[in-house]
Amino acid sequence: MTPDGPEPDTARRPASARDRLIAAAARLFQEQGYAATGLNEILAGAGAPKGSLYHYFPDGKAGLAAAAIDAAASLLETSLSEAHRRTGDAAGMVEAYGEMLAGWMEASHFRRGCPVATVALEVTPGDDAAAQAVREAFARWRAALSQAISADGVASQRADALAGFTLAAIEGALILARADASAEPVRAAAREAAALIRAARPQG
Amino acid sequence: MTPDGPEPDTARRPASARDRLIAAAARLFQEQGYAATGLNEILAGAGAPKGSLYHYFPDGKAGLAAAAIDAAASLLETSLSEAHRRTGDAAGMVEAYGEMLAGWMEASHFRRGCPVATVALEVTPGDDAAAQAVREAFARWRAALSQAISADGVASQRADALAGFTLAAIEGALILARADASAEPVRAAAREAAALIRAARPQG
DNA sequence: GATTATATAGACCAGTCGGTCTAACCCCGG
DNA sequence: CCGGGGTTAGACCGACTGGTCTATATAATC
Repeated sequence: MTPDGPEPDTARRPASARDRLIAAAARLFQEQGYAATGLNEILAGAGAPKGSLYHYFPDGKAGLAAAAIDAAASLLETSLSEAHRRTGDAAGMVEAYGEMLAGWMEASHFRRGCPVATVALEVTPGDDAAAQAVREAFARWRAALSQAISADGVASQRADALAGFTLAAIEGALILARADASAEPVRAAAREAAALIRAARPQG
Repeated sequence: MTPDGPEPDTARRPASARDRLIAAAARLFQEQGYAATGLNEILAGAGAPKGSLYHYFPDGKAGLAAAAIDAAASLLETSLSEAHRRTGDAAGMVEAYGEMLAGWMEASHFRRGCPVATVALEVTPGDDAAAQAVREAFARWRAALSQAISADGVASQRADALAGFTLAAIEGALILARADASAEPVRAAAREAAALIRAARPQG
């Protein structure tokens, strides 16, 4: 199998064709969605030929999408746990996370949203690898939020409900932000969700 | 127009080709998104030829999408105000609205989400008619929520913030519901948002 | 009935789609 | 020097894309 060695050390040149394909696919899906992104466009973005795509992803576009979603989920999970470590509690984590997402959106001039959401809306639920990856991504995200909230002393059932609600609010806010070309909905959603989480803590 | 219209698809009502095109487009966008839906598919669903499409919508797919979004926005706006009239306050309206959306999702076996969100994520923000329609749809929706909340005595600034947050939560919940093939996120989001609105009212 | 807008009908177009396939490359142990 | 994986390279395919065009049918007006 391919060496996982090189790590994410340098982005400029030596990433494997596989990694470049995943990165290009994720970026393009964020910008224009799944169906609107052609294979040739991904290939051009990655600087790879078609042969490589079907070598690494025998299932074609759906398989590549699944890998891209998985990578995005991992990245966001990491960001979430970093934010948690930095701020110490779940509410602060959500605020920091929202601020980070808002910054990302601004930096891309509101062209890039959530790569998971686009695929989620364009794939028939349940059938292929991409749909499965979407489900897993949301589940991982929700679990990370839920854990952090219950670590603050909130009962696990309530923590999970708050996690789902927070996730929904942020995902929805990313859509509104893209449509309005404004990061305000994301910041507002994170702020409101954080307040709700704070209010749910035992000692208030 | 046509009195008895023995048309294949919609025999019951003599909807014009224009209306049938809008309805078919909205339905297909809900199910598979904007880019994945071909013109021929829409035409077949509407039982109309290409000539009619470009007669009613000279701007082609984007123009049709704008009309479909507009129609969806009107429908949802109407549903919202009906729910408001039925329940009497903003929180009840949001709950009833969530229940309605949850029912719609279940009835479609979670294949149909929000037709506005799909287009919102697949269109480059700001350029064409469809993007404009998306912005307007969200704005109308938010305004309706905001008005209802402030009618309960909430300060207008806070009411607008709550409206935006509620909108984001519901939109996001629709995505999660589609991915997980469960209406629970929608019901939960409506419940949480309603509680938040109740808590914001002056006399509690 | 004649004339004019409105609307239907679908053949046709150049371009692109996702996907398959063969040829060759690169770099390894021998 | 040789094979021979793993990988790159891109020509090629049939299906389909959104869009244009001309011809015709229907409705309304004179």
